[in-house]
Amino acid sequence: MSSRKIKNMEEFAAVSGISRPTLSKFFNDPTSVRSSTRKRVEAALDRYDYRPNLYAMNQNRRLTKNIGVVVPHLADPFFAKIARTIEEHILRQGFRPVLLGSHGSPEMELENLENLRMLKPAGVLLAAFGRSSDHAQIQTFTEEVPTVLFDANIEKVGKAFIGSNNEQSVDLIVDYLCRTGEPPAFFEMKDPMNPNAYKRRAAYVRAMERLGQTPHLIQVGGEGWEFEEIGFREGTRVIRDRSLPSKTILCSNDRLAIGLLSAIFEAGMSVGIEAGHDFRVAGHDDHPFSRFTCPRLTTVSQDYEAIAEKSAATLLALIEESDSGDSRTETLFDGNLVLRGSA
Amino acid sequence: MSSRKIKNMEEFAAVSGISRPTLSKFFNDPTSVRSSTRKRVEAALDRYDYRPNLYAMNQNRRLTKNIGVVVPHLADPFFAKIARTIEEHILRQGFRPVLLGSHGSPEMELENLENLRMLKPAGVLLAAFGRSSDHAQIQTFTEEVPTVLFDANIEKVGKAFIGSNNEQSVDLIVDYLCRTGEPPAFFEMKDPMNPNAYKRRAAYVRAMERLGQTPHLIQVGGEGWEFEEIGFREGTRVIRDRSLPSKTILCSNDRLAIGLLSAIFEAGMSVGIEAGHDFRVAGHDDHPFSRFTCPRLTTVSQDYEAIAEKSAATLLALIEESDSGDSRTETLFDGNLVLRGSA
DNA sequence: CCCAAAACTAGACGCGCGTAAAATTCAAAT
DNA sequence: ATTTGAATTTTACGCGCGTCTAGTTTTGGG
Repeated sequence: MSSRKIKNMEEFAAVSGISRPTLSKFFNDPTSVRSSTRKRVEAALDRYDYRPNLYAMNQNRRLTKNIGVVVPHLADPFFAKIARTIEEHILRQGFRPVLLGSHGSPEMELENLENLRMLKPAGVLLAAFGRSSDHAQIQTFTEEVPTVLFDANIEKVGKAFIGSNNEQSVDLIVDYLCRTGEPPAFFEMKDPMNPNAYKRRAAYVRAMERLGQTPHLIQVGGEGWEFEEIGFREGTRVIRDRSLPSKTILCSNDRLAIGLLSAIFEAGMSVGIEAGHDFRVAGHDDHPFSRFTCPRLTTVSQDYEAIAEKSAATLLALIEESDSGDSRTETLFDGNLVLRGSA
Repeated sequence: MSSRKIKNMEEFAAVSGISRPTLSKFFNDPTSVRSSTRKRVEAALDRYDYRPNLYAMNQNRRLTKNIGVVVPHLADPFFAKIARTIEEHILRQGFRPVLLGSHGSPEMELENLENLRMLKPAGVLLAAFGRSSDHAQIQTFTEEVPTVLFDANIEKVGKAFIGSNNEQSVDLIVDYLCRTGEPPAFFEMKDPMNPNAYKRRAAYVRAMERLGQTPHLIQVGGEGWEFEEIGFREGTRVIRDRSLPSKTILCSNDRLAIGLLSAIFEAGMSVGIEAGHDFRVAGHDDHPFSRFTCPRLTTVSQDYEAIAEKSAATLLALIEESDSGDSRTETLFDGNLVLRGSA
């Protein structure tokens, strides 16, 4: 295919018989040139091995085709998956996703944004930490580059937020658990980093009260993002202390539930919806691993596909319009009950 | 801190009283200038908000400070973790890691390498797919940019390979399993993508023969990277067919084991090292989730910390020397037995 | 066939920084 | 104080492409 290495656009213009400014237009947007010339360029591209220099391209452009995607923790399969889906949508629109994980550190989150600024991105999709994020700094950033928040909301920051409807999804699972057995206690971290955790706590309390039940919060200590470890350790503790107020446990997220399931198993007790088990355990998120726990975890799925798609679409629309209006939209997607063996 | 926005290096030279070429040297390597001038630059940097333009920087440099890190699957916590560790080492040396996941697709692996080429990276750390990778294309790539392979080896490709000693680690676990109960059968995929899988299979057979036992391979079908799903589905099948040749199952990797554990549980049978259980199950890798299975998974840990550190160090040394010699090193790190409840 | 609009070509300048060469200043050692 | 080699400044050019202007060609509609 490549009969010769082409050094730069000048050379490629020579061998392809197309002027350099037109080539420049073509590489920025193939549809911006006449279809006949587009075919000529593509034919030449087929015979010669040439790709425009990325750095030279972006140097003079006020805005690049880069789109930053920042998530709190790439090692969490949930974020890895949603980030992946977002990347696909971005690529499909001819943009260039730059994926950055903050590895559980709000400092690195800021650093990632700083590094992104150097890439002159057309926009950024940010799943922030929430509580521990540096709101002021992020605010400043979003004023300079179009930013769409997803998963974790920060009030009034960014041009839009796309997430899941915790109110609805928690309602769903609480309702189900109350209908099918003893009302659930809520297993969560005392000081969660994630704003969704607060929403879910509040939603749980409201749902229980709406159903005429008494809410029970099991708030365990622990820092960081090792949720399984926290669920296991604190789960072991509350089981040993026999301090569980109910035989039905709703966990604030699946990762805590995974740890808790392990703790219960290690304590020689059993989990399951059927009679004869010691506990019922439910989670939230439909984490990739929750299908393989023992027993398999009953949970509420987040519509991460819809969240990813809507996030990407919203940002791209924002970029197209270059609308600097102050309007800010919030979109929440409903969750779905995922019934498995654990509750 | 920043009393004024500085547009470019020229302006920063003016306000800092240091010539532009010297500043250029400083930003490329702060230690390359006299310590007195370094302090003056840093003082000015403290008063003015200036950062060199990334694109302009890299345009004229034959080599950048970019280092590509390519892994097969970011959604796999094992790769996410080792990639993270590598990133840290790279950053510590003043380089700029660019992390790319191939999402289980060898085509995307090549595409990632193509995109990396545009970044003119000083070097690349590649965890290849192995069997399904396009060896010829990767070979071509490694001839142009210094590349160190890790985790998955491809014969004679790249300047070095760093991985784990499957021969030793499989020996370790087979030995343990034979000492403590019925000799293990080996649960694996029929056509694995990963070269480590082949090494482990061979190591299992040799280890069993060395111990005077008959090796039994349970080779299940399945494509892709959804190992838990494959382990679950095929595990369910072999249990139903009662085709398991042993009550002790050694899985080729932890992710298969996680699926298998779930399958056994769903089949109403139990796993554990103590008497009275139906099976013993062991894995390989010490996957982050294997600590939270039910029961907790006995496995062999890969020394990913050592692998990550050695990989980064090897590549950086390669870059420093710019040694284009044909020598190729292979470094294997031993695994450690991780005894938990499952076997 | 004509003509206006659209698309293209040719030429030129600029982006911000790397880098080379020569002139100058500096730091440490004689 | 003098020497000497290293560090710095000055000057200048180049990297590859964006983008502007002016002039030319192509296109499609009447």
